[in-house]
Amino acid sequence: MAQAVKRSGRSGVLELAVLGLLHESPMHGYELSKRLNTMLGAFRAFSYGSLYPCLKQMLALGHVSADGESTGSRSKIVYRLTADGKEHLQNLLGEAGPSSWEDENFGVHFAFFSQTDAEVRMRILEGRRSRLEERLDNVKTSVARTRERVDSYTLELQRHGLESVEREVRWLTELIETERRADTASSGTSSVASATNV
Amino acid sequence: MAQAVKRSGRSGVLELAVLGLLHESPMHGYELSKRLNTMLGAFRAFSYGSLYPCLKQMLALGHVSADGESTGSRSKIVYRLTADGKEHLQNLLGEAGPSSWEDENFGVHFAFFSQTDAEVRMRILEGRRSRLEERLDNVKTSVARTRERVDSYTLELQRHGLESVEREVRWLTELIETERRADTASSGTSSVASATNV
DNA sequence: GTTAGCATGTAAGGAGTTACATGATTTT
DNA sequence: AAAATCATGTAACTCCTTACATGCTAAC
Repeated sequence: MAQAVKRSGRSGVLELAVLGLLHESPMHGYELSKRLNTMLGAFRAFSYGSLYPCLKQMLALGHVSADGESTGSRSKIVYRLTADGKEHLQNLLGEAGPSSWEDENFGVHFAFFSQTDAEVRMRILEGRRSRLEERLDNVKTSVARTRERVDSYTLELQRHGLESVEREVRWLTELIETERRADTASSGTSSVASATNV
Repeated sequence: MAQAVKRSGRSGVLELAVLGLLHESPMHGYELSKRLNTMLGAFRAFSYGSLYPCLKQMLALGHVSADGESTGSRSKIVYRLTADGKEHLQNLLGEAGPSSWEDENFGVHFAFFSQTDAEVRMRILEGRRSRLEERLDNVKTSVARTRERVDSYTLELQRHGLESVEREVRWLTELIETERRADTASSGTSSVASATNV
């Protein structure tokens, strides 16, 4: 049935992350990997086993170009965004659907918010918040419905889990308010909301 | 080289989760799924597409037995832990290696702490804490090393990420202290350590 | 001169999801 | 009698990891 487009290689968040980083400046794989893990450190980590094949695929697709930078005889491959790559990045940055606010993807999308349109930012932040609130609701409902007494560890896990999610919701709410204020203050500012220093 | 045991089917945390829940009482798949997602709600969710194949495999391995409960003509399959399954569960609960404190697995191990030996509990809690502290260290180091100024969103993401991890570390530290107190107070008490309210 | 870090890659596989497929039973 | 939810399952696929394989270069 599914006549889905046969996507030949990798995709997912890594692609966005790589394009986003390369948009800031050209880099080679190893450096990309480190910047990535610094940026997302607390949330995710990518291994070379996924990064290099991803670069390879993006090269094949023409989204990046590779220049062999020979300082001495050291084989470094510097990747650079092509025009096609920039276009593709814009498309990815413009996506504000469910996948952009799922656990695995949200962090990466957020990391490139300064390159993202204000409207899209807002939709992603709100999408993520509803997603989390929905989750809170589900868990609370089913916990309430559970007649059987659970042991203290399970309880403690649930408590900590709920608190973590509630904390993220508060964080998102603050961000959303900040965004709204910035939007009303300078009506029409579609670019980065100033405040490079927080 | 690796003459590793060729594990024929699924494994991972789901197996432990299923065995742990079935140890409390026999259940059918659908119910198992709901209990699972109530228990872990905030952390993880498993879909039927992984639960049912897992049950199938466990049946094949003889870790569970299946009784068709026919209330009316409704085809429910009630799964029950076998002696082998109980033994296997004990083995899994006894594992206190790195995999038990990784993000994806820790929650499940913790959820069954009331069925886990006090020593193992302690090793898992401490293992998880070191893991997180190591991560904090890595990120902080590489953030400090980063000369280039990052934009405010990236900064905010890092800040929130670090804070979340630090929060979990504090939580773990409290749990560890509670465990220690319980251990010294009633030497030999392998059961739950009260303190549901933090 | 050896350890640690820089640098690039590949093959095999693990763990789970998505979408599909089906039907019974309860609630509204 | 329609909609929700209970209930079970499979095939194809995705995305990423692990372990392997290799060699250079800087620091101690």
